[in-house]
Amino acid sequence: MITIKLDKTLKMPIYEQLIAGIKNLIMTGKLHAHQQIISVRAMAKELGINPNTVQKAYALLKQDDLLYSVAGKGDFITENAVHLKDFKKDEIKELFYTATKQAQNAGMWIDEIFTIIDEAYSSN
Amino acid sequence: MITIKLDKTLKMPIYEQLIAGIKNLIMTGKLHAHQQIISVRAMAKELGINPNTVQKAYALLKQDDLLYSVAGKGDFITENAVHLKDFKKDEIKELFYTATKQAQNAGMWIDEIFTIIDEAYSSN
DNA sequence: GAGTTGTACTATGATATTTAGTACAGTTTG
DNA sequence: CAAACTGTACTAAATATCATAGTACAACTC
Repeated sequence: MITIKLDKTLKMPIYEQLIAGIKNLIMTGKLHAHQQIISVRAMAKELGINPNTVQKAYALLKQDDLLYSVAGKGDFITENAVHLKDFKKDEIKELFYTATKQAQNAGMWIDEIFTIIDEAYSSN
Repeated sequence: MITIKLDKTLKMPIYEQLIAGIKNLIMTGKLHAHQQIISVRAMAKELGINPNTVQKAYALLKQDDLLYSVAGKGDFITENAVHLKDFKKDEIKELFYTATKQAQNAGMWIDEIFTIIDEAYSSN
C-alpha cells in the first residue's frame, strides 16, 4: 500500500506536496519505470482531495517527463524517471548551499554543521 | 547605508523577505540593541513598496520580541535580539536535517554532502 | 504649530489554490 | 454491445493571501 502524506495546514500547495510525494516514491524505488500509477480519481478519493488537484500534479509530472499517459488506460512512470535522483541532487546541493550560508551568518562553525549532518544521516 | 534586497518575482512574500533582511542585519551586527530602525514610511519609500507591507513586517518582528516601539518616536531593536542567532540555529539545524534526509533518499553519500558543505563554506 | 512617529482601520485589485460539476474520446471489462 | 473505467478539457465558484491606496488619530520632536 502506497501512502503519501498531505498536510493542508502547510503553506505548500497540495498539488506540490503530491508531486513531492510521488517523486519520493520513485526515488525510493516504490514506483518503477512503466509501472502504472493509481488513477486520478482513485488517488483523489484515497487522499480526500479533488480530482482536479491530482490532475494538476500529474500534468506537471508529465511535463517533467516523469509520467506518460496512454489514452483510456492510465498514467505510467517513464524510463526517464530513473534519472530523477540526478536532477534532485542539484536541487539538494542548492539546499545545502543556502543552509550553509545562513549557518555562517548565524555564526556557526563548519564542525558544528558536520555534527548535525552526521546526526541526521545516522538517525532514522 | 543599510540595504535590504527584495525580489518581487519570488514566491516568498515581500514582508517575509523584509523580515529576513532585518534579521540578517541584526545577526551581522549592522543593527544593535536599542538602535532605532528606519521608520515605516521611510523604509517603504526606500524599498518602493507600500507602508502597510512594512508595517506588517515590523508588527511581526515586534511579536517576536525583536523590535519595540516608543509612541511618537519610532521602533527600536530589543535586547532580546542578541539571542536571535540561537533561535536561528535551531531553524538552520532543521534545514540541514531535511536536506540530509532528502539527500539520503536521492542516494547521496555522507562524504558527498561534506564536500558540498566544505565548498559552500569556503566560497564567498 | 508643523512635521514626524506607530497604529488602526476600510476598501480594492490581483493572484493562487481548491473544489464542484460537466463533458468527451479512448480503453477495458463483463 | 454496453457499462465502467481511463485521461483530459472546460466553466464556475469559493477561499485565502498578498499588496496597494487612502484616511485617521494620539504621541513625540523640532
